[in-house]
Amino acid sequence: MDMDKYDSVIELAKRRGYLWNSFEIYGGTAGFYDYGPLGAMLKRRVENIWRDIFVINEGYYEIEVPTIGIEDVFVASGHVGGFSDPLTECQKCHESFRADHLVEDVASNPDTLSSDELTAIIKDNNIRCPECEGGLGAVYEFNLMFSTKIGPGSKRVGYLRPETAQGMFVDFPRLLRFYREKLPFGVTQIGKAYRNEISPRQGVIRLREFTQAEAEIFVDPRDKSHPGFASIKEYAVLLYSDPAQSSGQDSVEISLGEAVEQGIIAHQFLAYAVALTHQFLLRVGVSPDRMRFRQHMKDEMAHYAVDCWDAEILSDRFGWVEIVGIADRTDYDLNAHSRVSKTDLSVYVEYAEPRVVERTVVKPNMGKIGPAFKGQAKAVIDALNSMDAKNLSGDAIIVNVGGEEVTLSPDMFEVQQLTETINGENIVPHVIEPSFGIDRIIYAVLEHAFREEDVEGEDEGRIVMGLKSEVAPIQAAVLPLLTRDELKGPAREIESALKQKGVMAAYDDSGTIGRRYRRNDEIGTPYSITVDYDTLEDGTVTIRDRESMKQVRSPVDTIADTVHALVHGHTRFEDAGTPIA
RNA sequence: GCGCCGAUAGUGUAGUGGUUAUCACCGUGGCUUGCCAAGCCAUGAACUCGGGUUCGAAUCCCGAUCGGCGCACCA
Repeated sequence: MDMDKYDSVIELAKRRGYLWNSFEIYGGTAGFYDYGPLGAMLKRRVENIWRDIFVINEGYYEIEVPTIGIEDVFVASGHVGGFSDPLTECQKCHESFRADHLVEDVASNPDTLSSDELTAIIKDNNIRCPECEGGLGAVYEFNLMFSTKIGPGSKRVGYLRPETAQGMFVDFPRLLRFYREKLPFGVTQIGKAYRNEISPRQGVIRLREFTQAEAEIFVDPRDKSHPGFASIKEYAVLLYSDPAQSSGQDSVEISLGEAVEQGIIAHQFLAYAVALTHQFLLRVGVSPDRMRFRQHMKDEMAHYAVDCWDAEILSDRFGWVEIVGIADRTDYDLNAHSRVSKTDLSVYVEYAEPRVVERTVVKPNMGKIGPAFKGQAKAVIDALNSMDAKNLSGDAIIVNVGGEEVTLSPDMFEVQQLTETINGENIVPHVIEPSFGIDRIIYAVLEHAFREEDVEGEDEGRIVMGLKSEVAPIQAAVLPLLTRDELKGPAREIESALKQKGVMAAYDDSGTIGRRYRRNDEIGTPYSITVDYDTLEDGTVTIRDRESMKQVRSPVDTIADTVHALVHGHTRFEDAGTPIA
């Protein structure tokens, strides 16, 4: 039997309670996965590290909005129109085609036509299957969004959100006020998103329901420098730029300071997001030498985007897989929502120095114009206002009102020279968006942590989930060396001491000590605490390190603090006790 | 969605148109066990689903579902 690494990882994940196919007792459904007890714990820990970085340290507060969105939101975002394609299927060979592409030669505006219209055009023009000349079926819309109805008997359409981002754009006015109307500011959301994929495959890599962690950072379009850029200037990452891809070159390791300077990365804010992403992925356990940042090629980038970088991880079976997208989405989303909702989504930005502007204005004298033109007065004023005041002197003016020339005598208006002080202007911010596919990241963490290795002096090797202790679901196993009451008691006490410290501990006395070590290696438990007869005499226990299989002897009365410090990286294993030969 | 291939205990598997479906690991209870998947006893657990052919189907046929690969689609 040949299992590749993907098979091995998925097999272990299934067996040990990390990942399960959903709805298994009913035969399962493609594109849905359950997180088992250990998987859910791992995912939560990964999400919390993300929160630590983006929410706590960067100050991009987290919000939570409904996973169902109303139609307007996705009309504005373009998902209603752009996320769906009119398809028609050949009745003979059952190949599917884009109906709007097939009618291009006979219809002038194919993308504006409805399914029924497209069906009619195909019929009237006798358009056949391009592959086999077979007849084509009725055109139907395939939209990747799941739709639903809001309210009983209602015709109001709702969609399960295809990304978490839109909720944050929609809340922009509230957020702006929350952040006291100053750029830049950021907001985040971790939550489910849904896409009705045509044929999801590759396990957890492509799901119909998945978890995204997204940040939307609203910045001044004229200033995309980042206040913290100096701190990451020397930070080096592996970049695979558009030019490198086009010319068949390899990715290069380069400092982010240099990357921005050389124009490889468009600006500091993107580079800063790259650094944060890199730090996050390292911290959750993605292998640094199986990670790179790939720039989107010009033609794969959304038309409005300035620059876009994907964090990719190298997987054994699928090659490089995108797990994070970092994009400058410009003002596209805010403008779109502003247009559809008819709401101003701009920020008033004060100038560093107020600007003094000379301006000529014309002020109508209503006391004269009103009686003179009566019902027409409003149109006259509009016409007057539309004129360039600079060209006016004190003479009579002739304006055009509804094709009729009207003369305004000098006493009907006044031309004034004004000196105005302008303190700022309204701008629509640009959006920097790092978007994380949490499920893919979980897979990357599992695959990169997984290893099979030989053990010195033994026939049988071991399987190790080398998870970082910060993400490991079970952080410490507590094991009585032998299944005897006098050892079980103290072990139980250690277990509860650890739990009180917030360390996820699991007591285990089944089988032999060796078996328990191996079982914990496989689920990724970083430390095992073993109670033996010396514990009863001298008050020490054994701490075993998963990675090295080495052991130290450590006092039992401080064991909870010691293990807590180990798990959170405050103590090195060698310093946790006295080594055992 | 199309094409090819596959589906047997929790996991990995053997096998067959006809008795009680193989093996290993695994789980559980017990004995044993002084630090890396030891041993012993007992015990638990499967032919993906639906239809057809047949005296008889887990085995053959058809369909569905799920999974893998290729094509198409894809943030």
